[in-house]
This record gives sequence, C-alpha cells and structure tokens, in this order.
Amino acid sequence: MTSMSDVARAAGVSAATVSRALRGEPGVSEATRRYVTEVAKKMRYAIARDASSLAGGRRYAIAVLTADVARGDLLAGAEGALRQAGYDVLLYVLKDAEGRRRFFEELPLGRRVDGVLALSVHLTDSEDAALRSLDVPVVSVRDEDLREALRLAVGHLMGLGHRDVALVLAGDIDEFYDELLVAEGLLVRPEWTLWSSSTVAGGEQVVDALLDAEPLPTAVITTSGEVALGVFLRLRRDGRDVPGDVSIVSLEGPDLARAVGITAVEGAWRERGEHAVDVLLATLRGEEHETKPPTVHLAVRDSTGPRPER
Amino acid sequence: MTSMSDVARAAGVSAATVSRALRGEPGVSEATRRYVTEVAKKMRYAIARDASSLAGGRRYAIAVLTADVARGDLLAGAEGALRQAGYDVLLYVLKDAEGRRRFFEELPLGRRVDGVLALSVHLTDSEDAALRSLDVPVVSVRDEDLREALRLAVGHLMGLGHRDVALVLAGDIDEFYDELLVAEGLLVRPEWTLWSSSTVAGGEQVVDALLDAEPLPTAVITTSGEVALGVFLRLRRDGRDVPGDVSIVSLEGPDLARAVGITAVEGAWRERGEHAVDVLLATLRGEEHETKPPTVHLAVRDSTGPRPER
DNA sequence: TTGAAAGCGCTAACAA
DNA sequence: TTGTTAGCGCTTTCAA
Repeated sequence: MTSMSDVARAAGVSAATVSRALRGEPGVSEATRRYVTEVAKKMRYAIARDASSLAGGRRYAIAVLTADVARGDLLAGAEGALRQAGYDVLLYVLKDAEGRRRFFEELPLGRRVDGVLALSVHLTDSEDAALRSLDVPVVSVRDEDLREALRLAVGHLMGLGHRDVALVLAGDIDEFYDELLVAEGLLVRPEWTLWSSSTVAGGEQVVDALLDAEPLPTAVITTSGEVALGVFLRLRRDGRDVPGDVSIVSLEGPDLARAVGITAVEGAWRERGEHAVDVLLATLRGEEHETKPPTVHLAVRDSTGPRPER
Repeated sequence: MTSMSDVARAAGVSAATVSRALRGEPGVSEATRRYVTEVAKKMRYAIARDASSLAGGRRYAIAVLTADVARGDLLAGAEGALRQAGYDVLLYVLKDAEGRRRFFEELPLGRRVDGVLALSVHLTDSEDAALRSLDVPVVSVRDEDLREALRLAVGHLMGLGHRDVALVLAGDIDEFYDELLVAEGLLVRPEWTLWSSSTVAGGEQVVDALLDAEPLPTAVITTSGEVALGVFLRLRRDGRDVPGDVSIVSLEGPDLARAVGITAVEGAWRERGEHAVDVLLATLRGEEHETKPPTVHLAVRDSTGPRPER
C-alpha cells in the first residue's frame, strides 16, 4: 500500500505538502498541487482514513439510522448527498425492537461518526437524549412531510370540488392516511383505500378493483408515480377521460409524473434526504442552516380537473 | 472523551492491559479483565476506532454495495449479522448508472474496509475486477436464489398436478418470473400474473381480482408471506377451501407462513444476507467457509394439496 | 501476567 | 510556500 510519504518521496516534497495539496488546503502553489495530485493518482494512492481521522479529529462518516429499509428514496437521497460530500455512510437498521433497544443501550457510535441522521425513525425522548449525549449533531427526518404532501393533494382536489377520492398506497406504508383524509374533510370508503406495488401494473390492477366497485371515485391519489401512470393508462383504456371522469394526483415520482403530465406533489423523499444532509453538514461546519426542507409543492398538470357532474 | 489511558490510569494498569482485556485477548488474568471491563464501563469508555484500526491494521468495516435499497431483507440481514460481529456497515447505493460508473472509477473503498459485500448488484467483469484489485475479500449475492425458490414452489405444485398457477409479485420485482414459470412448464396467463403490496390487504385484493376473472387458478404462488396470508383469508371468506379449491405457496415470510400453516419456501433473503456475511468473515479470518448458502427448501404445510377436479 | 516503547499514517502547529 | 516536528489513541512486539 502506497502511503502518503511514498507519494511525498516520489513527488520530491514533504508529506505535509502532499496532505495539503490533496485536500485542497491553502498554502500550496497551484503548480505543486497539480503535480502532487498527478503523482498520487499515478501511484494509485488512497488515503488511509483512519490515520487521517486520528490526526485530524474528523471522521468523515455519518451514521444513518433507519427504522427499516423501506423508504428507499430517502435513504438513497441521503446516501448520495453524503457520498458526494466525502462522507461515509454507516448504516444502522433499527428494525426489530430488541436490536433497537441494544443499539441505544450500547450506542456503538461513540468516536466513530461526525454526525447522525435519523431517517423515518421516530425517536422516543430517551432515545433522542441518548443520541445527543454523543455530542455530535443529530438531524432527523420524520414522516410528516408525507402528510404535508397528502394535505396539498387533498386541498387541490377539494378546491376542484372533489369529495369522492380514492387513495392508493404503495409499499408498506403506515395507515395514518385514513385519519388524515378524514381530518381533511374527505369521506373515506374502505373500498377506496387500496394497496398496490409501486409499479405501473399495480396501478392498472387498482383501477380494475375500482371499476368492479362502482361508483367510481372522481379522483385518485397515489403515493407512487408508477402507480399513478398505471391508473392513468388503465382508465384511458377503459374509455374514461382523465381528468374528465377521474382526476389523478401522485404524491411521488416527480420525474415520471412530469413526463406524463400528471399532477403531482414534487420535492419529496429523495430531496428530503438530501436536504437533511445539507442541514447536518452545515451544522458540522458550525453554520446555521436556515433553509427549510424542500418545499413540498404541487405541480398542477393535465390529470386534474373539476369534479365531473354525474 | 475518555481515552484508553484514562481507563488504564483509573484501573491502575497499563494501556496495553486495558487493550488486551477489552478485546478478550489472552494474557490477562480473569480478575484483571473483569475489573478493567468494569472500570471501562463505569467511565463510559468507547474505543476510538480510528486509532484501533490504525494500530491494528483491521478496520472493522465492511462495504455493502447494493443496486437499490429494494431488497430490504437482504440488506437488513447482512447489516444485522455484520453489526453483531462488530463490523460497521458502509453503505453504497449504486442506483443510477452515472453514480455507479463513478464509484468503480474512484473506488473510494481503498484502505477503508476489510471486505466488500455486493448484494443484488450484478457486477460486470470489469467492475468485479476493480473490486478485487482492492485486495480485500469480496462476496456477492445474486438474485439466483429467488429463482431457486420459485423452482421449488413450481416443482412442488406440478408434482401435485397443478397447471393453472397464478403468481403474485410483491414489491418492485423484476419480471423474469414469467419466463421462469414458462421455462418450468407452466402456462402463464397475463391475468394471473399479479402485483401486490407486501400486505395482507394486498393479498386480499389480489383474490378479488382473481375472482373477477374466472376460472380461478388451482394454485397461487406469492412472493410475500403477508400476501399469502391475505390470499388465504380472502379465499376462505369467499367460501373456497384451501387447499381443496386453491393451493397456496409463499416464497417468503417463513415465520408468518409457519404460524398460519402455509406451505412456504424457507431460508430466503434475510438468511441469505447473514450467510454472505458468514462467508465474508470466514474469509477474513483466513478460513475456508465451505457451507453452502442456506438451503432454500420447501416447508410443506396445509395450504397445498392435489389439484382439484373441476 | 504485566508493562514499556515503538510505531500505524496521517494532520497541525510552528519554523524557515 | 514549504518542511519539521509532534502527536492523535490505539496495538504489538519485546522485556521483565
């Protein structure tokens, strides 16, 4: 393994200079930096993080806690952002109660990470306190944004006069939706709360189920872009007009929804994960990160319209 | 932060002794070990991994590569096993092509991990070569086991005379199933390939869809225990006999299936993740780990029987 | 069974 | 701008 002093020797400079050059620290002439970088690359030098952390006091690692691996986008978003910022992601899956208890008891993070990101883990007060006792910044992302997304979607639909709204949940999602819909003033019929896989085919199936149980709702909210697309396609194949007969709103899958012209809540999970990372990194830098989480906003497109007369 | 020498001082021994005692190394009297351990605990001492790795040459970290966070059980299984063995899990999500390319180009793992676990990432030859060049052990888990599971289930059902089999896919699963079923000699009707969320409700919905499209298949294969349960319950509620009218096999959810008496493939993802970790850790110890992946076997229970006469 | 001492490969003062 | 010098907090010989 080539070490930093190997590089230093090869480049004819001191290890300190190599260190500065490679990290982009000031105090190195551009020429030297370029040369050293090149030599290091040629030698396939990889820094020894342990030594770096030990000497520098920073670990370049963030613990990411997740209650499950279910919310994939959130995790992927956070992972990508952290990776890009040069941080390693230490994953801790707090799935079963026993493992979770042990985790907080042993708190294996001591001196191992620069910060903690809790994704969709609803921390109890004592768990939260335990984390804070590590005295590294802790940022957590709750599921509340999803509520906000739903709220937006429902608000939009109600503004258009809809009252008969079906909800399609994709993945293993908590069931708090029902309450939320009710709270927003919608009637929730059990047969209009459906589950589906996050696939187009899943969405198509859902429509089959809805068609079998007339009357049709006047609007459908999906938690997945793929499902929204499936719903859209299947309705059309059945001769229904969107949004003439049925409106569709998706709570996720912004790219897909945009491509197909489906009204959708944008700026959801992946972005939320990235923002959480921003907040955490800012804190690490000692800054106050004032920005709010990515605005969950509604992109109104062609899939929603006024409630049809029937 | 209390350091090892703080503990040593408090316990009236040398740092070397503390090190040995805490790691369970031989050469420390039991009395000393117990005492030191107690003192360390009382002082809430947490080892500085960086220093430990630097001095010891082992990093106690494994890179876990995953193409997506979709196969949750696999990841969770691996994470749990690694954690238990005292290893940190460095997560790398190789989702988009661009990120993946960059990952293999920069190979940010150098001197950072003791091994690599590739879960459901189908590595190209050059990617594989890149990983091996790190010269740490690499273990990968492919999706083939799922095929094996399906093969088992289909074999069992065909042995019982079934030909009309529905397949319920849960989650974002690849579509290679169809081909596989055909390859196994089954007729695949499009309306019998269904998607569902991994929930009981999802399974119930699926049955509704099937009932609407008579004739009913004589058997149903699900990729989720919850779905199998939902199918079971809904069929019964509709007055159908299981397995008299319809047989059910689940490819996952062994615990649930066992509890309810559903024929199921056992030893699937979670265990596969754990086994991969075993293999990796054995390699790290310099041993040859000869055991095969957990036998994907079929636990035949009351939910499957001979094809009904109709 | 225990301790002393020498690093592991970096970063961060401090000098030059 | 660059180099020299101390460590960072452990593990591991080697001696006692």
